Order: sequence, then C-alpha cells, then structure tokens
Amino acid sequence: MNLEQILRAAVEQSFTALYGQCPDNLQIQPTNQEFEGSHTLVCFPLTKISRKGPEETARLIGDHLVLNSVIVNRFNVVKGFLNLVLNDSVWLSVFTSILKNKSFGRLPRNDNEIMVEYSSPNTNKPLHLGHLRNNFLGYSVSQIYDAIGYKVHKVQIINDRGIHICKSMAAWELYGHGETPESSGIKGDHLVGKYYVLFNTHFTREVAALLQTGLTEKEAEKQSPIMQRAVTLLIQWEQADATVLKLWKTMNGWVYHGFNATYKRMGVDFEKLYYESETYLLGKEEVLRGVENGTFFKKDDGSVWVDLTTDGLDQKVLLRSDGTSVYMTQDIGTAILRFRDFPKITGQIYTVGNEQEYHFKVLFLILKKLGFEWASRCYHLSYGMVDLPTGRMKSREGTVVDADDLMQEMVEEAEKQTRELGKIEGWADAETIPLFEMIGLGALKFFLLKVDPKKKMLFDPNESIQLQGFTGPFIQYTHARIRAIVRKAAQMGVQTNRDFTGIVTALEPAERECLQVICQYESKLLEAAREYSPAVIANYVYELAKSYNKFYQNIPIFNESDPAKLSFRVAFSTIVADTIRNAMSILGIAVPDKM
RNA sequence: GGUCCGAUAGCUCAACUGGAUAGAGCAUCAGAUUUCUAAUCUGAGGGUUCGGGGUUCGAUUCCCUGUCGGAUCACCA
Repeated sequence: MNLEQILRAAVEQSFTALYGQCPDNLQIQPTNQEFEGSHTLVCFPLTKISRKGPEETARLIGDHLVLNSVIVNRFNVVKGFLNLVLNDSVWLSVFTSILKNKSFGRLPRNDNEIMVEYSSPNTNKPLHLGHLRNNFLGYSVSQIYDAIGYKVHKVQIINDRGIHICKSMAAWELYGHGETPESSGIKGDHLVGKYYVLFNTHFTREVAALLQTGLTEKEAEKQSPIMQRAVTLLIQWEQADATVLKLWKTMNGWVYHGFNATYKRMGVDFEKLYYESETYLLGKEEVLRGVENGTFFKKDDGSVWVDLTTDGLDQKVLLRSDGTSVYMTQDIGTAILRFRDFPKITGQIYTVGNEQEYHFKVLFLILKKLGFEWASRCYHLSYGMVDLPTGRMKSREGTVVDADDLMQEMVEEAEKQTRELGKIEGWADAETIPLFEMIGLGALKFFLLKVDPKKKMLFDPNESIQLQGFTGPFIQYTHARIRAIVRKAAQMGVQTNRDFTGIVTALEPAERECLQVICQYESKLLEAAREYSPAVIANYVYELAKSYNKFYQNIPIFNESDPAKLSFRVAFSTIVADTIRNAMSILGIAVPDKM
C-alpha cells in the first residue's frame, strides 16, 4: 500500500465512524503551496451525507483523524478544504520502504499484454522530424505500459509496396548508372530518397514539356515517360516479374539498412515487423468475405465499397475496380494478422499522426462490422504536427528536416556547449562521445515528449538544448550533480542502507516536499498509461528535479554533524537520482553520472 | 459545406476524473549564494483562460452558440 491508499483508508474510517457511511470516491489531492499540509480532502461533496456545512464537516473529520489515526498530526480548514499534516514518522517509514524496495517505480507484473505500433514509414525516403515524434512517442508509451506490468509487443507496418517505391525504382533505372550505397557512400535510405526526389524533378520537367504540346494537365501527367515507367513497374511487381522483384528487394534492402542505423541512434526497437507486401492479400480475402456476407457491396465497375453513412461517415472504397487493394485493405489484413499472432493482447495502440484520424475511425468500424470483438480495443494514438520556428515543413518546398541530420546537429551542439563550459577537460573520448550523444538526444527526445501528444507543437532546437528550464539537459545535469554527492559520500564511508524510522526524528520542509513528489511517481505512471501521454512523465520528472534543487540549495548536506541525518540525506539523494533515472528511461532518455 | 481537434502571461507549455488567489520555463527587472558540479536559488512585473450564454457550492475543464487556426472528407499512402 502506498501513502495515498493508507490515508484514504484512514479518512474512510473516520467518515464512516461519524456518519455511518462513506462515498467511495473521496477527493484527496496535494495541498496547495500556500497552505500548511501535504494532502487535502475536498469536503464539498461530503456535505450531502454529513448534512452540515463544508467547513464544519471538514473540522469534524479533522478532529476525528487526529484523535484516532496514527498518521495525521494536525490539520487546518480553509473553506471546504481539509488540509492534513502527516506525522514525520509516517514520511520516514514511507521513505524507508521506498529505499528498500528495489523495484520502486515498477508495478508488479500482471497478465495483460498490449501491442504498440509506431514508426511505420514509407520505404521511399528517409525519416524526418515528424517520424522522430512518432518514434519517441510510441517507444515511450511502450515503456510506460512495461513499467505498469504489461507485456508489450512493439511492432510496425512497413509500407514496402506501391507506387511510391516504384517511383524511386524508375528514377534509379533511368538515371542511377548503377549507383549503390557502397559506391556512393550515401546511406541507403537517403540514396533511395534521392531518386524519389529525382523522379519528381524529371516528372515535373516532362509534364511541363508535354503541356507545351497542347495536352491537358491530366494527359500530360499520364504520358510522362518516367511516370509510365513507374506504373509499368508496379504492374510488373504485382505480376511477380523476377527482375523487377529483384530491384525492389535491393532498393528496399538499402532503405532497411539505413532505417536500422537511424533506429539504433534513436534508441528504439521492434519485436516484429509487418510488411504490407505480406498482409495485403489477407486484407483482400477478408474484404471479399465481407462482400459475400453482405457487409460490403460491389459497384457495377467491380470496385468494392463499405457504406458507413448510417454511422455518420461516408462510403469508402476497399478494392479498386481492377481488383487491386488500397491502404485500408492492407490495414484490415494487418490488424487481423496481429491478433492471430498475439492472441493474448488486450488491445492495440496505433501511433500515427492526426491527419489519419478519419482513416482509423473507419478502420475500427469496419473491423467491428466484420465481427471482430477486439475492434473496440484498438486505439489510435494520434499526435499533432511538429512545426519549426522557421515555419512549417513542406516536402515540396524542401523544408523537411531530416531525422539523421537533426540528431547529428543536436549532438554537435551538445558537444559545443559542453566544451565551452570546460568541465570535461582531460576526459577521454571514450567518456565524452557517449556523453554528447546522451545530451543531444536527451534534449531532442525530452522536448518532443514534454508536450501533450494530441497538440501540435513548435520544436525549437536552440531552446531544447538549453541547460536551464524545462529541458532534458537540465534534468540530466541535476542527476549528475546528485551522483557527485553520492560518490563523495561513498568515499567518506557514509552508510545509506538502513532503516531511518525512529533514528531521524524531524524533516526539513524541503525534504518533506521533495519526498511527497517522489511518492507521486507510481500514480503518475498510471495516469500516463491512461492518457497514453509521456508528457505526464516529462512534467513530473521536471517537477522532481526542481524540487530537489530547492532541497539542495537549502540544505548543506556535508555540513550535517548528526551522522544519522547525514546518511539519511545521502540516502534521500540516492532515491531522487534513481527516480529521475527511472522516469527518464520511460522517456527513452539516458542520464549521465557525470557531466 | 460536413466531421474531428485546438485556442491559457510577450514566447513555449502545465493545470490529475469540475476544486482554493490559473502555474512553470524563457525573456525583462531586482537580489542571494562563489559550493556538495552556479548548468543553482529567492523575489517582482506580466492574465477578461478567444467572445457570449447556460449547468452549481465552485468552470480553463461539462453543455449550447459565435470567431479564428489546423486536420480530414481520393479507385494516394
């Protein structure tokens, strides 16, 4: 039982003793800074049962608690708010139990399994800033569920087939001169992306030329030789033409190789990859089954549709008139396949941008209509676009921020700043290189995760790497400072592994305050899981770091003459550092011991 | 036009299922401390929570309505 549960039980007992019954949704919240106390009971809702005014109700409960409960020391009443001051002995025993609990911050394993999909890029160009938010979010949500005891399956769907990859293939065939990642020294995904861009340049040029000859825009686009080549490639691919398949495999292979390097630097991973080329046929089967049992219908031209007008949505195409599948078709197949592969999962989380909200609404509805009861347990973790101070990212205008470039710039900036501060002089490269990586990526991840996922956000690279304020590096530094204290204490031979109940009699206000923040960690994890929001954790860990800084500022640890208090404060610092490290690992961010 | 989402300090963001005088950081100004890592701490100024109604002990939060911004409504993915 944690502190809040103990307190809740005590209040329930008192209220029941006074009035014979007690509502089960007692509102206990942290006390505002300006009042004395740590926990506050909101008494307005209780007046219906107590049949007294809010203030009197609060006073009576407070009196009863002080007399009958061992944990409440004193109280004060402001309007209908009952502010409770707990005994320091309670705080100390809570502290000791956290200190001894090796798995603090990780809830016990349970039988739940959940699947998280994230990343899921197209294979025709490298990852960009938007993918960074996607990956960090998906990874972090996986970590959150892992921490509350779930078994998590991280997956992604790779859109490896379709016209987009054929465009890169066409351009490479025509203008590539056999260029490979090895021959050019260009990372595979960037190389394929280069030909995708090249396709568009030539396509635009060809269309412009054809327009001169008097064709309409539509005709010109159709007759463009490079576009015709791409379409041919797509048809040949579907016919399993050996040479086309070989080229397709080769170029996709380059992309995967490049992506893997990017994922590795990001610090994300996957248990299983699904490929569109392997799931779209199952989707097609299911759609045809749906036609047979009347869930879907066929139009005269042979295309298959679902009618969702009674659900307030539109009609949606599921198979083209030529029988080929669309995006929705393969998503149906993928979802079914996943629940077959992992029958124990209680649900599935799709980390995909908010521009696809409609798509997922339709997808889940279709799955429900097909009779899959798990459809209601699919959740679209939707997130907003990432803007830059320089303006919006537009692939057409070439203002897309490449993920690899950005990570590299962040790390370089981290190095520059750290060197300027001069604290790492004389360090070996083996120490500094991982440190720059930690700071640069920590800054990036923290900044992208601290904002509520569903909101669109502004990414300011310069602000993100600052060592002051609501940033990753600030928290990393706080952690490093605490570690320095703990190291020094260890050199002095201070013992920290002990029970402080009864040895230490009183707490400083800053200690009590900080301890209170630590106690909130597990409930924050649950809240983060409920909301699918790493931002909850980011806000929390920032609050914790600030809270410790106040403590650190007010209490000179090594000036303490009482050895019990000295070891208590060092142990206390250890717990804060551990909690910071735990919370940051939920965000996928490493924290250094020295910086 | 239909649907969904957003709007909070100069800027970037918080505010737990409706709770106290709406909070942080940055920026501005004024101080402390020169250490156990100052990459710190304290204080000040800065608000009609987009406008207008409603629900109640109490609304940034819920309902209605208007304004603005974004997304989406493809035989694209």
